[in-house]
Amino acid sequence: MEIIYEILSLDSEEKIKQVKKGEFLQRTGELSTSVFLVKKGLLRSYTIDEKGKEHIFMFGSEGWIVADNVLPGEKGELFIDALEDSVVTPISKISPPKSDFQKLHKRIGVLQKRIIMLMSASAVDRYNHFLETYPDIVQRVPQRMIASYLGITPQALSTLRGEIAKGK
Amino acid sequence: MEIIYEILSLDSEEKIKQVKKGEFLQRTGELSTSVFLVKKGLLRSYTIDEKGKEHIFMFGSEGWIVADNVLPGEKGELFIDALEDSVVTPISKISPPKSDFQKLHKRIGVLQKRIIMLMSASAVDRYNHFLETYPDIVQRVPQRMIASYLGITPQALSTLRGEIAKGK
DNA sequence: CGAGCGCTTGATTGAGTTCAAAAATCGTGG
DNA sequence: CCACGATTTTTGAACTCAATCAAGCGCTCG
Repeated sequence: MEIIYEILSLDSEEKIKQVKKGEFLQRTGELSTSVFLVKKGLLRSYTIDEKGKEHIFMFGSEGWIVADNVLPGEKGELFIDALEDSVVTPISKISPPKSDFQKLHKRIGVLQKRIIMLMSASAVDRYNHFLETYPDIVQRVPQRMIASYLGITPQALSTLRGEIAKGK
Repeated sequence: MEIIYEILSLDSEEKIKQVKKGEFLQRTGELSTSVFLVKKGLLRSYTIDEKGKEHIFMFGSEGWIVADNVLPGEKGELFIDALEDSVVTPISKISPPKSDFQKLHKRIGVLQKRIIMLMSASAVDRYNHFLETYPDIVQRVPQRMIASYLGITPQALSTLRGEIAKGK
């Protein structure tokens, strides 16, 4: 469950990592030097608090970036693992191509939206927003992970879904 | 309360904006092309939700960056105004110096920490964390703004402070 | 002095947690 | 393909934290 395969493609500088379901790209406390562009599959980044509870920070499927957003070379504060067999391209945090400036901005924008949602929206609103934002991801992860992403318990999500279904 | 003075310093490319207390650097819906490095004073960025409630996104004092983290040229989703008479340096989002890559990373890191706090910590913990992180800002803003930053009501913060004081 | 604003305090309400147990789903080995 | 155990989802009751509603206090400023 721990081995990560690394392959250097021949025709370009692009490195490819294959990550099997359940494997980790990073653990809390490990040195974080890369950001990962997801080519295929689905990954998540998350923390575990003092009580042992998981809090999913971000999901990342095709085209998304998954990263622990600490400074290059600092110890990471997130776990990153694969929810499906996946393929990612590691991008160095030290000297990324200038074209990645745009991507960095985009990432910040996503975080900003997430904070605004957490602060100003109810669990129901956050769930509906999640459905709109990640229509493809909903079917691919268990409810309890969506709950963790929304910042509520699986029980609360279940109840909430029941009420939304009834309300229609 | 609305006029923003703009001065071009002679010896360098560095632009300086003076912002009087209460003046806005940006309003929701306006085009957002700059990020602001705070030279002096104190500013805040915030949203207003459907119910008219303010949610402070970030404070920024000397050395910090205050920004609406949308893509260059997009419409902003935050208000930014000055809580004290301030001086800022606008940094273009389009072609920032490469040295700012580091700052961008730092900004993302701050956002990540904020999300983790919002998701995993109680109001008391968030308040204590705020005190540690911004010891200088606490004395400079009214309680109700700290409450807004923490994501709770001023009443809840008052109660919480009373209990912390008693508990010592 | 009075009006307005901000902070505090208390009572009530409500959204979400925790605890517990039943029902549904998934995965694996036979 | 079926059966079994394990995990996930659902449902319900009791509880908790923070929101809301409301009133009172202390300040400042006109």
